[in-house]
Amino acid sequence: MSPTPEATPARLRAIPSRLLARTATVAERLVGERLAAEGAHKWHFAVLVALDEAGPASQADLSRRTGIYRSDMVAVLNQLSGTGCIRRDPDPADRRRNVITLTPAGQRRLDRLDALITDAQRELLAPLTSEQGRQLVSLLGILTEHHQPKHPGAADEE
Amino acid sequence: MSPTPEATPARLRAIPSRLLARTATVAERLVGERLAAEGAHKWHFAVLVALDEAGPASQADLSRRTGIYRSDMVAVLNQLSGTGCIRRDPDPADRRRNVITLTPAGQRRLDRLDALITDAQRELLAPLTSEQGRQLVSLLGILTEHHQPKHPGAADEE
DNA sequence: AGATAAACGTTCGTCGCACTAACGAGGGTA
DNA sequence: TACCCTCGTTAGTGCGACGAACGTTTATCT
Repeated sequence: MSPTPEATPARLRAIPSRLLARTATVAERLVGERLAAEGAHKWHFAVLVALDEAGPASQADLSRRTGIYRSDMVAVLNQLSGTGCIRRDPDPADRRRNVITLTPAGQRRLDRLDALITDAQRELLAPLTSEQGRQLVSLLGILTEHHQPKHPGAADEE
Repeated sequence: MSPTPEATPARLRAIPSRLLARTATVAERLVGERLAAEGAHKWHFAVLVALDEAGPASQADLSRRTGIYRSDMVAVLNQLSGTGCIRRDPDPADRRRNVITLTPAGQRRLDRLDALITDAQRELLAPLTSEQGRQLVSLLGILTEHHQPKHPGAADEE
């Protein structure tokens, strides 16, 4: 008869890790679609923001600031440099490093991507009040700050 | 000098989709590690819960209830059946279907996995008060409910 | 000084999850 | 009958997170 609407079990619906996984998937799709429509990528935005906020940096710096792996950073910078958004010069003070610098074109690109991402966040948080949205960001901020990748040698009580 | 602790830019730290992605990654690692230590998997638990809560079901039912794709469901059920946690019998009423039934061994397995997962959630939400934990679950619940995979033919306003 | 360890940029590869495509077998309905 | 949908199954794609290793350069230790 009523074929049971096949609802997700309550016990599953209440599991934080599960909710996080599903919500994160939705969020990545919302952001990814918008950025892909302009040939852009999550990671491009992160790098541009890091450069805009803290000035020129080495690739390793950018990697640590954005959380993008060094290995993946290479391709990102290749693309950003290919479109003239950044310059990549060898560091005269340390010849292992490259100095990555934001160009005016990169600044404009950043503004554009920022608009897209902001719009995606709006759609993501649409069912929440702005107060709830702030709460969510605050709670997630606490979690990410607490569960940071631990450096070897860092104090690790417990 | 102070080489700048290489903090993540504030503009990045406030982006919901980014926070979700990072937190979800941490959460999946916490859960995954514990389950892997017992040769188990996220999906095993979800299936067992669905069977325990709503009784025997077809594979397609389980797929819809748990959000696991039919394609991935096959392997999961193979493993669960291999360890005697479920039985998989052809449905006499509809010979396309298999009827999946939870066995007593599956019930015990469920209890064990439930303990592991509960423990992982505790560690995940450790930095939050229990009230904050409930808030987080509630907010994520709203989001996942709102952004459901849309069925073809379903009303899709805006 | 020389030896050793570390950090940098880079290439390549792995693992897991979400997801699609296609197919044969069966079932519902005109 | 013909048509279309569902079911279980196999295979494969795309992407994000992550690790290994290498040559080069710099920092550290004795």
